[in-house]
Amino acid sequence: MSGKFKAPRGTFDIVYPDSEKLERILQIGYEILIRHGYRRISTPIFENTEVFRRGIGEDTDIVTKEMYTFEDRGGESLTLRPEGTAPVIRAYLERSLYSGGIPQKLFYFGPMFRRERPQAGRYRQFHQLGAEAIGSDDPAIDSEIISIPDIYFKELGLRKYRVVVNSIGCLNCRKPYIERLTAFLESAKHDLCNDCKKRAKRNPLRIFDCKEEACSEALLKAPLMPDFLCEDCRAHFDSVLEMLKVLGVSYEVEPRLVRGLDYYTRTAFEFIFEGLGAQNAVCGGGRYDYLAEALGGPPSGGVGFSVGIERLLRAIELEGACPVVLPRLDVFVAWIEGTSRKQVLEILASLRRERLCADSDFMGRSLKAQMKHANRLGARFVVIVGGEEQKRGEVVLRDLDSSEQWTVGRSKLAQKIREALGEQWGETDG
RNA sequence: GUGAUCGUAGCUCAGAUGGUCAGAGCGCCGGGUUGUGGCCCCGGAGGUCAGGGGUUCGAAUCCCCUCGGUCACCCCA
Repeated sequence: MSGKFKAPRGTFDIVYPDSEKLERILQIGYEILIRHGYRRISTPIFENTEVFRRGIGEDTDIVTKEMYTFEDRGGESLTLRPEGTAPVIRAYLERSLYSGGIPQKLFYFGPMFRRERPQAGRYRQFHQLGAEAIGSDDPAIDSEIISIPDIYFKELGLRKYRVVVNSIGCLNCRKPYIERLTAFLESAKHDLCNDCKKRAKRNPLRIFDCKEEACSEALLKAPLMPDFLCEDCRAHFDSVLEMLKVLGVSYEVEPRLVRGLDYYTRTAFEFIFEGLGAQNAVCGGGRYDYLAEALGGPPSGGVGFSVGIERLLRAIELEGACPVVLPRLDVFVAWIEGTSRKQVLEILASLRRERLCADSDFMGRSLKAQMKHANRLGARFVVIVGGEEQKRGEVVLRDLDSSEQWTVGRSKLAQKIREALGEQWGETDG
C-alpha cells in the first residue's frame, strides 16, 4: 500500500499469472465458439441508457438500482453496459446483420458493470464471454447454445457442476400462470416470510428462490410454470430437452428456475457449480423472443448464454483444472561493465527477430546480479556479452539448466540456441 | 440497499491485561575479491500499525465514524 490510490470498490487488476490464465481460457473458449460457427462482435462499453431500460426491463433490479448511468457533455444519458445481450441485438438491428443470413451467430467478450455490493464472485466490473444466435426459433439452436458452455467446461477439465433448465413460456402462457400463482400466494400468504410477501406482489416468479424452509414448504403445492405452458411452448421445450440428450448434455429440469431479465421467454438455463458459495451460477442464459421488438426492430427471436469469467476462474482454481503454463524466457542477454550498450541492444534485437523470447539487463547490474535475475525470470540460456570474446566477435552462451557453456560467434548465436531448444522439445525450428 | 466479520512492511503473520510493540519468515536490493545463477552466509531498504476523530500522562492495542476486504441476504455472471 505505497501509493495513494486504490482500484475502486468491486474492481480489481488482473495481473500475471492470472492475466495469462485468463488469456488461455479465452483462447479455448473462442476456439469452441468458432468451431460452432459463431463470429466475434465487439460493441461499445456504453450505450444510450434506453437500450438497457427497454431491453432489460424498467422494473428489473439491474435497471432500477445497479446501472452506472451518467450524462455526457452533450446532455445525452449513457450507461456502462450491465450485460451483453441488449447491445448485441441493438447492433444486429442497427447494422441489419440479418442481411448476412440468419441465424446470425455471434460471440463477445468484455467487461460489464453493475453497482452491486461486492462479494466473492460478484464484482462491479466483471467479464463475460457470451454468445447469441439470433433469428431462429428452432429448438435445436436452444440446445446448441446450452451445449456450448457444457463442452467448454468439460474441455477445461471442470466436473462439479449441474445444468438446470426450464421453460418460462411466452406472453400467452406466462400471464395466466402468473395470475394463478398470485392467487395461490394470496391464499398461502400467512405461511410466507416477509420478503416473500413483498415478492408475491412485485415479482411472483422470484418467490421460488426463497431459502426459508417455511416458504419452501408452503410452496410445495404452488402451481409450476411447466404445467401451464401453451401448446407451442410445451412442444418447443420438449424438443429442446430431446436435443440436449442427443448432444449429450446431462441436464435437470428445474421448474422453479426463473430469470431476472424481462426479455427472456421459453428456454432458461443455468450452470450451477459446487463450492462457489452464494454466487454459484457460472453461466446463465436463455431465449429472448421479444427483445428485438423492445428495441424497436422487427420480431426476431434469439437465444444466448453468458459465462462469468471471474466465477469460471474461481471454479477452475477450486477444481485444480486447466493448469497454467508459465511462459519461459528463452534467453537473457547479460553484459559486462564497459561493454558497448549499442552492441548489447543489437544482439538482443537480433535474437528477438529470430522469434526467440529474449530480455536483458536495464539496471546496470553486476554480472552476478544479472545471472540471478536471469535465473528468476526462468531463462533457459544466458548470453554474456563483453570482454575478450567480444573483441573476437564472439559471446559466451550458458545453458542455465545444465550449466554448460560455450563460446560462439555472434552470427551463429541464434542458430545455436534454436538447436539446443529443439533438442529439448524434440523438434526442429520452423 | 441490509446484516456479520476482518484490516500491522510487497506477501504470510507475531505483537497477554493500553507504557522499548513497531517485529519475524519469505520476497526485494546489495555484498561474500578480480567476468557468471539456483544452496548457504552477511548487510540494507520498505510500515504516519487502512484513514479520521475521541478517551488517556501515554494506544497498533479502548470508543466512534469513514473507507476497504470477506461471508450471507438481495440479485445475478
